[in-house]
Amino acid sequence: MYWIQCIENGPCRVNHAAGALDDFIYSFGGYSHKEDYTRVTPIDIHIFNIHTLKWYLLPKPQLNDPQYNLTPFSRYGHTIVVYKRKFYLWGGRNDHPVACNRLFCFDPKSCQWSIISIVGDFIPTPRDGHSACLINDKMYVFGGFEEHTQQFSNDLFYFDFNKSSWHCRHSKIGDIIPQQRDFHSATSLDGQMYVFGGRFDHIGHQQTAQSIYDNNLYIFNPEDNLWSVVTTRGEIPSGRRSHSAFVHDGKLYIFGGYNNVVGKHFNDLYEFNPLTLLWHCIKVHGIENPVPRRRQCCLIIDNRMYMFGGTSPISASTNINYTDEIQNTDPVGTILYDQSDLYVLDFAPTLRTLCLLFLAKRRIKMNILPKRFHQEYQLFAKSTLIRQRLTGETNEDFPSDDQSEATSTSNCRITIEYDPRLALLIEKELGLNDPQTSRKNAWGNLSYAELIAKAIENSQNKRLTLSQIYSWMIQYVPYFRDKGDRKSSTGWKNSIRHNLSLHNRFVRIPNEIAGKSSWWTIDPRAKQVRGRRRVQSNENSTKSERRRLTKTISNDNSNPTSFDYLFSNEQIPSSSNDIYSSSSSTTTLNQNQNQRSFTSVRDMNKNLYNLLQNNSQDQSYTSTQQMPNILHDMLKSSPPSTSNNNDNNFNSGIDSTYSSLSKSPSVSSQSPSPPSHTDYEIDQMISSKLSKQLKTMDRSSPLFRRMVVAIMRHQMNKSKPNIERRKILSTPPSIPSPSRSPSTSPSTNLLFNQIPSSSSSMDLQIPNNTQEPIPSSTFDLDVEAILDFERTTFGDCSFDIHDLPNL
DNA sequence: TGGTTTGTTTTGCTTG
DNA sequence: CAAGCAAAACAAACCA
Repeated sequence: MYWIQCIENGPCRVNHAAGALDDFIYSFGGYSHKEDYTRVTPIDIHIFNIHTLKWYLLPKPQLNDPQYNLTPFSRYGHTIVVYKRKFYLWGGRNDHPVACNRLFCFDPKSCQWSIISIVGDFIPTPRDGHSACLINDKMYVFGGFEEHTQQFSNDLFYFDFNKSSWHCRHSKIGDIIPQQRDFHSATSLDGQMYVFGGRFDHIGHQQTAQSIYDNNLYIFNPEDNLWSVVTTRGEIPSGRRSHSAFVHDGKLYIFGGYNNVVGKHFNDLYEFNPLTLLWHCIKVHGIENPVPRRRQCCLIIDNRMYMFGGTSPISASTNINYTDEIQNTDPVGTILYDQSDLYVLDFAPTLRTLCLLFLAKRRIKMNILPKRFHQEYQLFAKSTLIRQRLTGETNEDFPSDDQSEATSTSNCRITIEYDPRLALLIEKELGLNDPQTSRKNAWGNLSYAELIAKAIENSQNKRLTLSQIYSWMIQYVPYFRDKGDRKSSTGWKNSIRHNLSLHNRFVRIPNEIAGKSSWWTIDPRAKQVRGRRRVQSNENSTKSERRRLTKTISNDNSNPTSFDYLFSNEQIPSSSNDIYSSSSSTTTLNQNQNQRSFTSVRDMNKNLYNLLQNNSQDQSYTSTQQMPNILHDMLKSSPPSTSNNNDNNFNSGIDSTYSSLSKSPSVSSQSPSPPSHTDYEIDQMISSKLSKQLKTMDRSSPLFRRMVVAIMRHQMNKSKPNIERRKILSTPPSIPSPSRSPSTSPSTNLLFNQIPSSSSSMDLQIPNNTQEPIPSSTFDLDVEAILDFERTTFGDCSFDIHDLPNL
């Protein structure tokens, strides 16, 4: 389990409530010490896009808006339950109108609030600090602090969504009802409600200064309407309140919280297995742990948990200058500061994620990666580095782009000036919410002309000046966001101007103010900017899909080797069963992705199968026997240890692997001759060895780390000359490619030489049996060039990973 | 006056 | 072959 990302400068929220839907996190309300809670204002909704890692603040309805009276007032200590793609908010309080017991519904599709009309007379009394969870069309509400009696509660209610009515659970004789409490957690797991923690008083329902915390785990089973206490074993977490609880893969987790008897905030993570009844304290790897805190929110989306907000004691992080933030003081006297960060916890990091994490932690420049990897890496590295910057580490490799963040919209900072709904829409149209599908352009699936049209159409007067169009691009298209400076903007700005001039749909109207630049408008009579000519990645036309996939493969600098699998977002199989089920387990991927994943998984399976059957394919590699042997030795080398010898062996293993290849007569860049090994074959060899090991390996073991480095290194070498390769591909082999592009540096061209290839085409078939032959081109690795490149890029002492904790 | 911005046009290249 | 990206040449207007 890894903390993989930390995104700063999100909404500063404490005691808020949130829900996850699709690829977004919706955060409702909460407080921050900087804000005034005595006035009645509509509740705020912050939306986080898990792909772009950006927060948005939805505009609040104005007083004259009919929505105004349907929107809950801003509050804290409330709960959110997601039911049938809508959010249901109940309870919570504010300083002035105090607690509330209306049930509100927020529809994310229309961004509209409504108030649920209740059938029947019974409605639970207003409260905050309660819990709510969804079990079978019913929202169960337990405990909390009752407003009108000023007492803790242990009432259990449920709201039946089908009947739209509230019901009270009546106690039975011999009930083991948990004591009255607030700020506990209640989590739905296997149709039952698991209640943990919270604060109660030694008197019971009354609130005195003597809080009591227990660490019992209570279960309520709606089937037989019974409470029970679980006898748990293992590393049982200490009692706490205002923690977060969530479920992943059939297990219950709790994170953080606070115990004021011992005066401690937590940042630990516990796992409870309902089958074994064991608690287990999880050691999380990756970036630095979040600081201890309480009243945060934790949400699960797929294999990741998103934790954000909350409040922390000032002592938790002494390095940071929080003078601005210190305003909030606990009754006990602890000085608190409110958090605006968001952490991502990956339950099952893919090799790709681990590679990214490794690179980011080392702050290695990765502009050698193909464009789409590079963008992903940039985003990843940025979020990983922020925490390092805060803790005082310097970062020379990643030049600070603070200036651009300050002047334009930063990656994480919320900008109120622009329309977040439009931003979401544009990002959706660009296809950014689905990072796995290939994009038409670096910025997404819209052309320049389409983007310009969108900019103009969405402007107030349907007209914009050139500089306004530039600004619009920077604001709404994430790709251009950090390309606003003079140097990096020349290209795309030139293209914007080119498009404006070229298409007669764009009409220039002189500005009424002399001296100002013209208005650009859209001529409605002119032909629409045509839709995309290239097949969109989501289209399911089989023929065009095949064509696209074929192209992607031949273009995307590789054959579908197992390394694609390793660098894809598939989970690393942890057992042979997993391998066969992993392709179907990724439910959120679209069909296209599944197909692609399947291709890779199938490759992996084939390798594993061969290895496990001892039906080694190494036979075909007899001409370079050194290589499998070296790899074998390398992988056999015992893990450990603090000595660097193993590392050296490891590195030299890889190096000599390449060196041994370099002895092949085929590597001369001057006169390419048929090579003894193709890139594809090398992949096959290495990956088959690695995959076998990876299958059984502890991800935290040093050897595993080394393998990550090996794969990463290989991947980098493999993927470097993406663009150049494309150019070579399109050029007839016999004709030397005349390129006027100055960016085609000869040194990168050296890395790959085209060879006539029919050798490895048998593995390139795509499932669902395509009829069209897939053009197969493989490339021979110029090993000397790679080694040289590696030396100049990383220096001689590259990849000493022992100084890296936790990876 | 010299640098910058805006606007037009042409060319090369890739892709469907 | 057309659409579209990237790059570039060039000119007029603008601006410090």
